[in-house]
Amino acid sequence: MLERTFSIGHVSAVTGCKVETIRFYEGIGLLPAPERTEGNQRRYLAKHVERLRFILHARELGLAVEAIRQLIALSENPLAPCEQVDEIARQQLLAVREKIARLTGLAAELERIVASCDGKRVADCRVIEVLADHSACDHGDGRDKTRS
Amino acid sequence: MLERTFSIGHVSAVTGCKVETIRFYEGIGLLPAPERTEGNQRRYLAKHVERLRFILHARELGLAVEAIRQLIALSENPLAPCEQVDEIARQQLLAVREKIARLTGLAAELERIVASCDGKRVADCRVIEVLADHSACDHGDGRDKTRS
DNA sequence: TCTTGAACCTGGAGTTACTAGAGGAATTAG
DNA sequence: CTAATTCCTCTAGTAACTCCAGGTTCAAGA
Repeated sequence: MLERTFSIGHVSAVTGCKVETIRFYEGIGLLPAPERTEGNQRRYLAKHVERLRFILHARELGLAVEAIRQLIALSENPLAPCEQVDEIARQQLLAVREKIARLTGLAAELERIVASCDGKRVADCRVIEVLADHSACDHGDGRDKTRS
Repeated sequence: MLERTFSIGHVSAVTGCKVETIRFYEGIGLLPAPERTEGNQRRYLAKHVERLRFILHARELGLAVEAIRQLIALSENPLAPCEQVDEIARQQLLAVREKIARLTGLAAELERIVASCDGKRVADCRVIEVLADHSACDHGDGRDKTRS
């Protein structure tokens, strides 16, 4: 018996992932290319939807596409050692914790900056001054790129 | 008397900002174009270094280039009302707090995921399973793009 | 069955904030 | 004066999409 198929628009609707993004994931090899109709339109199976959900969830967790690619490769080889999978998750956890620490520092500084505004005109407003004066704060080494 | 000037390499050294990035900021109009030598090399003044520090600090705080551009425009008009300046800082603070909240949720989920790994092989490892099963977690609306 | 409007196709450009490299000219230290 | 270093411009690449144009296909109603 034939399995039920879904158009790209339907997949988009049930996953919340934009049509373009679905095609994009296919293009970069995260999502396998589905069968096509005679008229060249994509027809997805349930397994594609599963895979897409996996990708979306991993992205939400902040995993890079490269990491997801590795995870997929690993998951397709059930006999491989589990360590690498765990390692990816662990590294991600570390990265997230670092981001939180950094952002917490930034929030504190922004709070100080916002609190310092009491003038009516820019000339009396301390925000710009504080921003110009790096020495007024004391976070990290400054070589950081504030990456997402 | 002539003011002291600095080569782009020197400015890079004292600010920690890459040479290419300095030129980039000039290109997008954040940093005014400095005078040039006869041989076409940039010669910066102290005010340029100040401005660059302002930009770098604001970027560290997570401000978008667009926001910095507005701040600069505002700062060059000292009679303008202060509200807009304050507003930018406030919005940034809100954004940072949101990111922290979101990342905290993600960290919790990643902790669960990492803790769930106890198998020796991928087939027994729960990480992939958990990632595939979105329903296992309960954060936000899912329509978020996990933007930086 | 035909028609129309929505959904689909491909290819390419745009986004943000840089970063890297090629190929060549200027500066500076010795 | 020469060699090493620094500088110049321009182009292209990065991540992870997003959007658009111009053209097809599909599905549902008349």
